[in-house]
Amino acid sequence: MGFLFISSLLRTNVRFCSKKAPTMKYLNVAEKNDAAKNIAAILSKGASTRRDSFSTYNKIYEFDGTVQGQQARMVMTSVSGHLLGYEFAAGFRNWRSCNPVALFDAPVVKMCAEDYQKIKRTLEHEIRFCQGLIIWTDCDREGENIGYEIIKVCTDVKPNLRIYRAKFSEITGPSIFRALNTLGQPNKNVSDAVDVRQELDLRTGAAFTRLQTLRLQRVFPTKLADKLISYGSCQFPTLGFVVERYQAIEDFIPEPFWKIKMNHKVKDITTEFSWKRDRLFDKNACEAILDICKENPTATVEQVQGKPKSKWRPVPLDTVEMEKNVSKKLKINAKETMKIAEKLYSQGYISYPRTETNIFPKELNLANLVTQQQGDNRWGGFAQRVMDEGGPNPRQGKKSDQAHPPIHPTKYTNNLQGNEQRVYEYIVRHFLACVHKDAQGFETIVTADIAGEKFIAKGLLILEKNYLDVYIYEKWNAKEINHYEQGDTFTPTVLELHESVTCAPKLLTEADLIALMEKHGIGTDATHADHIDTIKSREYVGLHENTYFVPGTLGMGLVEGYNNIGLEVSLAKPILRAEFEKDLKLICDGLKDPEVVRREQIQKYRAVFETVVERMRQIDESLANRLDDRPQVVQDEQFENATIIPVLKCPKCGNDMHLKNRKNDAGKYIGCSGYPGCKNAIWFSQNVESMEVLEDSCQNCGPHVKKLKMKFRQNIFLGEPNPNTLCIGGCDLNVLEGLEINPSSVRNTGNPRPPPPVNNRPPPPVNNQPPQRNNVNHTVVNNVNHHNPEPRRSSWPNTSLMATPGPSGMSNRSHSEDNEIVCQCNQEAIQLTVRKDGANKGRKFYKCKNQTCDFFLWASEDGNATRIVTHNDDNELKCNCDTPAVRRTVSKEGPNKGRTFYCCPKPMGQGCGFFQWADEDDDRGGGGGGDGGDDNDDRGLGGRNFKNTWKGKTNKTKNNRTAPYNNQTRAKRKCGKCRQEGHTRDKCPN
DNA sequence: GCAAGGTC
Repeated sequence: MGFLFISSLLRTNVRFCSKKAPTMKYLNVAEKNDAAKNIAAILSKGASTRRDSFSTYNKIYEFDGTVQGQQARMVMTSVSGHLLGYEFAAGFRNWRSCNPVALFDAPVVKMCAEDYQKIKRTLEHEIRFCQGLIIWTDCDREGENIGYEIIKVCTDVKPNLRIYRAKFSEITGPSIFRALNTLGQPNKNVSDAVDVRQELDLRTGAAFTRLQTLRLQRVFPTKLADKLISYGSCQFPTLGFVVERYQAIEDFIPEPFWKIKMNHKVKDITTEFSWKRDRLFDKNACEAILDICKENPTATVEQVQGKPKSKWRPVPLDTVEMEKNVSKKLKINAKETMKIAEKLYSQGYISYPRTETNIFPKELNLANLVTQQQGDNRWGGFAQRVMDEGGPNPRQGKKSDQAHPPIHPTKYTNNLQGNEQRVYEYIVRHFLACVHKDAQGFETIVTADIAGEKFIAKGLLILEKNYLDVYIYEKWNAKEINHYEQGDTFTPTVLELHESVTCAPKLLTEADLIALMEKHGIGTDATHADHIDTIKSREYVGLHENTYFVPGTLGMGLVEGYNNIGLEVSLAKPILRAEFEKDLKLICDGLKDPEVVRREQIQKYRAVFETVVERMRQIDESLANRLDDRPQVVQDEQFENATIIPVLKCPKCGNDMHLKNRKNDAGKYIGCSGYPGCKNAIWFSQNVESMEVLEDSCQNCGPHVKKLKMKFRQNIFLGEPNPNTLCIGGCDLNVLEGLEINPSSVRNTGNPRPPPPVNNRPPPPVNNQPPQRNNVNHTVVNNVNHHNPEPRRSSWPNTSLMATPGPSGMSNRSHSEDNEIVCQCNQEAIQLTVRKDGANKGRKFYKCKNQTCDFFLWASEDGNATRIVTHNDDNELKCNCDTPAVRRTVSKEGPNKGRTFYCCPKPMGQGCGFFQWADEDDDRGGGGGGDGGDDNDDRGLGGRNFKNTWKGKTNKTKNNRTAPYNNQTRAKRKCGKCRQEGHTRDKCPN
């Protein structure tokens, strides 16, 4: 039997009061400005309505479109990369607040940094007017994670959203429309993998950095006192590569070798033959072979092979190739190159510079791009030639990041100077080269024999330089040799022994280093340059002749130290990171549980950390050796002991809230660990003498809410013992009232909800009584948004068998059965099934059987009712004890003063804790039927006003609510002091 | 004062 949940008939009525089918409105969010702009341009083409406006952050594009085969209003905006990031909880941020090893277990919180608050607010604002959300972030791992950040921010404001993921391989018309027509769901596995990576990087980075810095500064005060000695899972292996090469050179022992040199000169041309054996490391053997050759030094031409030879034009340019080539050919380092490329991109001269793609999408109009360059006096002629010789024909690579095209010029300019000009020129020349033709030549290979020994000479004739005419960074040298025919014989001009020695490998250039990073999966195309820059700025490495990387004494000492302390795998090697990367891949593929990987990896790194701490003296010694300094004997570092017991989960952001001391010993408060991103706090008056967080959880509020032992100077809970054992989680309104706690600080009051369920089961009933259900009081079984892919931690599921109270004996439907659905005409509703193709196909819903009202209700998965019907008679409202609720008025000064609410009539501690505002219905429980929103809202953004612009109707809520969670008809703010409108407490004239 | 990853 299905139960009916008391929810918002009033609102349902409002939503469906119009006969006209409501138009869905979707918020579309891309990863960056540019993507939003381009996607909007594609999707809005041909739209009858299009408006652009500015939010506090960036541009918002609005147009009409079609989603899931239905007409829809589209609002497009973007974030700017990650919106949220992990931080340690407040008590662990100070370097001396805890032993670094504690950072492996310290609570971490996901926060929105100050710089991104405006973007977050834009999303929070825009989503209020939408019923759906479409994620258009890049289709890679980070993009999926950023997508979930957007989902979190939006669903925190509006839990019941239709959520879709657009999957596109490039921002071109066909790909974008294909994405819109085949919307899918975001991939939680992929996002989880990124969460695990982020958390691990933070924990390991911070722990090792603090350990190294705090200790080594004291051990080597003269050399390292002011140095930041950082560790990072990418920067250390990068340093490791530099050290490894340096050590290979240091350890190199040259070895002599010998070869037979054979030349043949005719007139001015000398043909150099190379010995097929190349070289021998045995001088006697080499001499013996030479002696045999010299006994009869006539060379016979055995074979003359002639064949066409091409030199391939480059593949389209990706970031790593650009960094390597610009570093090698233009001597501009990767960091500088990326800085310049970003500037050129922001000025519109080149495409997005962070790309792993080296294949041009078919839809890109390359001919246009080539033609743009024709006026240049350096390469314009070549651009003309490309067009004259059949148009652009790009050589295609094999890589695609499924998000960005290869780097190419997007606009012609000859106004650039210095390195900007050089980088632009490189990008243009590379582009023109890769769309032209391979260079053509003719190679001749001559094989000669002297006494059974084979010698080979190669000649090259260049026929067409083609791309080489514009790509000045590569050379292809012709090699002239004499003319030979098979069977010819000749006497070599030179036939002698040539002695040489093997050479040590060269120090790494930046291009070599980037290639190694790419090979071992260290960093991404967008971060290689940063990691290299970091190890330079930490003075771990330096540059020799401005080209070759050499380790500094600090870098060398550190790596040697870590390599010497007997770790199974040194931190300076890429293996640890590579293993981690493998696990991340398994998470993405759904083959490994992210929580297991997280735990295992933390455990692994903690074990390494503990070994390092134990053997830190060996690292001191390695460093002493390289720094040429005497290590000071130091005492163990003293740390404070950060211990934080979470009191409850913050209803605003989902992070833990902890008990803290107010400044100047002025009592206690409970603050959110997400501070400063989240400023939710509960302040206690001076009447609170002491407070202790107990280990006991509140039975009503769930395991996340701990009870408090509070002692009052003057006991405010008369008849209760002092100290009191209380729960401030919201289950007992009298406690909140007595302590002057705003319910919204401790629970989500916009939609009075039960505590989160344990093990996916509904929470225990209040006072351990079974859920109350009278003959007509139906309990919601399900109003969860079926489109939401995952339950969200921070918003409690709407599935419950208790808590949200219902009225007894609803007179207007008292004739109905318990599980009967009644429409607004007070008739039994009929159940139908969605037949139309789309996300809701097959889903059951209820509507008015006579079609005389606009009643609409989704059925739950089991076909029973989902949500419906609310109170319309104050006197009939009962609390969870099945007792008529009492109506009270807020007397406390504050925004809710004068507001009435219903609560359980029983004394504090004995009642069920029932609470409901009298003027508020459920503002968040909307189902998939569509939220009409309020189009009359002038958002005040740059004069933006969509009043009656596209929907052609005005929906006002019937009840003129003043609740803070009512987005549509918010009451004017009043002064907290004098209660007058027009000013705030700070500026109160009274 | 820590990381690496997005992007501006």
